[in-house]
Amino acid sequence: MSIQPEQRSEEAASKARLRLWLRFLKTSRIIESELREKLRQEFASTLPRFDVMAALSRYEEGLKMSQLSGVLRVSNGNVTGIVDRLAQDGAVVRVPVPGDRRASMVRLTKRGQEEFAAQAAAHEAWIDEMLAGFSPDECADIAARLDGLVASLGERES
Amino acid sequence: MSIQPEQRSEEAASKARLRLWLRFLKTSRIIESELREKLRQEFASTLPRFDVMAALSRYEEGLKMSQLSGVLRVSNGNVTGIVDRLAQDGAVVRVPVPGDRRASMVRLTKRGQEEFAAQAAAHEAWIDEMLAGFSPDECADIAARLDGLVASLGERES
DNA sequence: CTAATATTATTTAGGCTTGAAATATATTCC
DNA sequence: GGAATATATTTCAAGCCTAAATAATATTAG
Repeated sequence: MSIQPEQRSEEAASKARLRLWLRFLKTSRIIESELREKLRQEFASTLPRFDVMAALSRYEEGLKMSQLSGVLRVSNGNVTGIVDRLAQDGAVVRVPVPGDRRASMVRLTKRGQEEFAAQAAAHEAWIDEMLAGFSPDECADIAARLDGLVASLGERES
Repeated sequence: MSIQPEQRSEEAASKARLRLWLRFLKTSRIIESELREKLRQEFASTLPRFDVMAALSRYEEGLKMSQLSGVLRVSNGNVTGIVDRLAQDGAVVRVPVPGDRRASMVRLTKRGQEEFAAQAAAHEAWIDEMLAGFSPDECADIAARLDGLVASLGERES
């Protein structure tokens, strides 16, 4: 019934990784819910809307729906709804793609750009305050390790 | 129009923290979506259901709805729906609390315990595989820093 | 050219999530 | 005791999210 030392350490490693993941998730939820609440209170907006606008803000010419869902790692149908609402509010427009009548480019309007600029500045300040306990070096260190993790997770897709 | 060195470094610190948060979020989404997919494919279940069962599994005597939503950091109304569905599937029961007819304890059934045990073992293995690039020491190190962050975020609520 | 296949986006059904309002029960203060 | 207040939970409307089905258009193979 006894186990070998190697099995024991494998088991400890597994538990340590699980513990890390649970802390990770907890941290992420706390920060996300704080951001959600501030976006709601100060801008009457939501995190998904902010995420879509942030993605679009990096592409002057806009993004196709499929590119948008790819960048954000959410489903196609999801993006449709969020973009619909942003378009209703005049923050984005769908521009036809010449030569492909299936697709359209989604682009921030001038108004959308302005709204996003204000939200992005506030967002950065909120994060800065919440992560104040981390020095820039510490941030860079952890970020680099997460990059490594993301890369290794990406490779596993085969 | 020029800025002082201190302002410049403040700005750099803010950007470093923002970068960390973005990596953090990306990592979290990748892992979560992988877990979601595996839970669906291998157990025909979902992450929210798993989370509720995980919380309940730590309390033999069960938890009140409000405790459950507190532990999981989600809204009250949310938990109602998830518990409703788990109860329909026979994984949990609502037990009246003697002396307080408003409240009830939610508790895993025997069947719920068995289901959860199988899912938890698989879950730990998935995490172990995804975080294989992190050594136990590295995990403990990062987990400790996240604990510090969570603590500092908790204090800010005043 | 035409048929088969692939791509792009939307729709649909079902579940998750929130904040606010509603309901029921407890507690506290006179 | 009875009124005001607080607590526990559910309900509701709106939006988020997914996977699967559908529709429209493009591309490729024969």
